[in-house]
Amino acid sequence: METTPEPGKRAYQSTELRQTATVEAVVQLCAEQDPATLTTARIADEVGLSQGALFKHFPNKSRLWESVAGWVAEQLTSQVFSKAEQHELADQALEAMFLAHIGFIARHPGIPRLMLGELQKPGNGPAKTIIRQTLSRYRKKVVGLLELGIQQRRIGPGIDTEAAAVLYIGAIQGLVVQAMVSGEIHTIEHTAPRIFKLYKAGLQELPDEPEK
Amino acid sequence: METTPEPGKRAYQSTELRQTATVEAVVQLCAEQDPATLTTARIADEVGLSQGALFKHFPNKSRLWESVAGWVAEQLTSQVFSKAEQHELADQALEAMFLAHIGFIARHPGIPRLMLGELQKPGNGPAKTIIRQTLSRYRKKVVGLLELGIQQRRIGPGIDTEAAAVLYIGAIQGLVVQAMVSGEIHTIEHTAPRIFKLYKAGLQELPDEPEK
DNA sequence: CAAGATAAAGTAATTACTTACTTTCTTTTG
DNA sequence: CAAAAGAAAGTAAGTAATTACTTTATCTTG
Repeated sequence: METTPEPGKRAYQSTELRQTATVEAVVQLCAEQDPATLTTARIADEVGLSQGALFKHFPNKSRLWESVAGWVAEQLTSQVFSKAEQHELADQALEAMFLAHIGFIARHPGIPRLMLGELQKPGNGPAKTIIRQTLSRYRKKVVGLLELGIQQRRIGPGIDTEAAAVLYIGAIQGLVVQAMVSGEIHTIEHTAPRIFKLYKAGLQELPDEPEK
Repeated sequence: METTPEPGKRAYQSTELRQTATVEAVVQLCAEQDPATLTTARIADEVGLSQGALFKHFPNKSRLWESVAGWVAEQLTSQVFSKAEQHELADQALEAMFLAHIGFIARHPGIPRLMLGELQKPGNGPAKTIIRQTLSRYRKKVVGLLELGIQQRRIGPGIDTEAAAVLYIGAIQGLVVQAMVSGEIHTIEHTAPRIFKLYKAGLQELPDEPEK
């Protein structure tokens, strides 16, 4: 598992390396533990460091969380947005984004816990602000693609784009909640295309109210 | 607000009353505070009790959370399911459920924090089990209504009911996440009908893949 | 060898829960 | 039916465990 160092020989590393290693360790740990219960001791142990040494690389726990939030925002947006740009048609771009997002979560099961955990905190901590901005930016990207899709005649012209963006994020959340309930994270990659198909059907705009 | 008792005369109450008062206080507090950071001292203070007195009514904190989870499950299912039974047509029942659920959350903004907080914990604590069972039961109810809707010809016959149930719960989650991001809880009651309209459109089943 | 990385031990604050005792309510009984 | 006895509800202070963060001294390495 770990590169066992010669007994007595410690592997000193630069703060920069330790910082990224620590952030990734936190993301890793969130896959198996509630972020709220993550202690500096547990994190240090995962990195292979004494608890005190952690504070040579981060001034305090809050800043560590800030770095983690930044890492998540960076990874998520870069990985998801890049997939969107590989498609001309807006609806296909949306589908690619959707599946990339779900894949990202499947690869890092701690991410939803992390993001939801931050959002749950009231107030406006720095970490929460980063997550909020990321989600806000994400939402705007989706709205933009939806409007493009309408121009391209791939999406019904009367579609409520704001609502559709909320439902898009909700579709992801629904899969996440289902995974939390069932406890099996990897089912979501299988279910995701079915969910998106249904979501997309709602964007097509039909006959109007069948009742009344 | 409170019936101020004669000074010096304390209002001793039965454990039963204290228990329900405490549970409701916790739900109330979750509207403004992360459940993970709720201390017994803060709870006792809200009830108007010394911290130690709390343990005359609950053997430990874990059992208190169990009671809270039970209260939430009870209230949510009774309020939401009862609305469903007032409608003959399955799609109208689903809409009524949806709006009732959002209304319930708007009246008790702490509920999502509570439920998500529990689901976030790994393992199978008693409180988490209650929430899980509640969501599972909820999901089955939705699937049942969807199948009924197909029989009634209100919903497309080829609809993936399992996926549609996940998306239904996701639609609620999407609204919750939006509220967490914006910080304004009461917008969800306004947005909810727009989201459901979009969701319902996806259940109508159309021409098949427009591309390929 | 100097700058910086690390461990190990320590500290103050917080938290769930306990204990010792007091006050109120309920029940039994002379 | 009052008074005493007992049970239940309350407080206030204490305790052990945990936690984020500090300090001191030692070890690595460019």
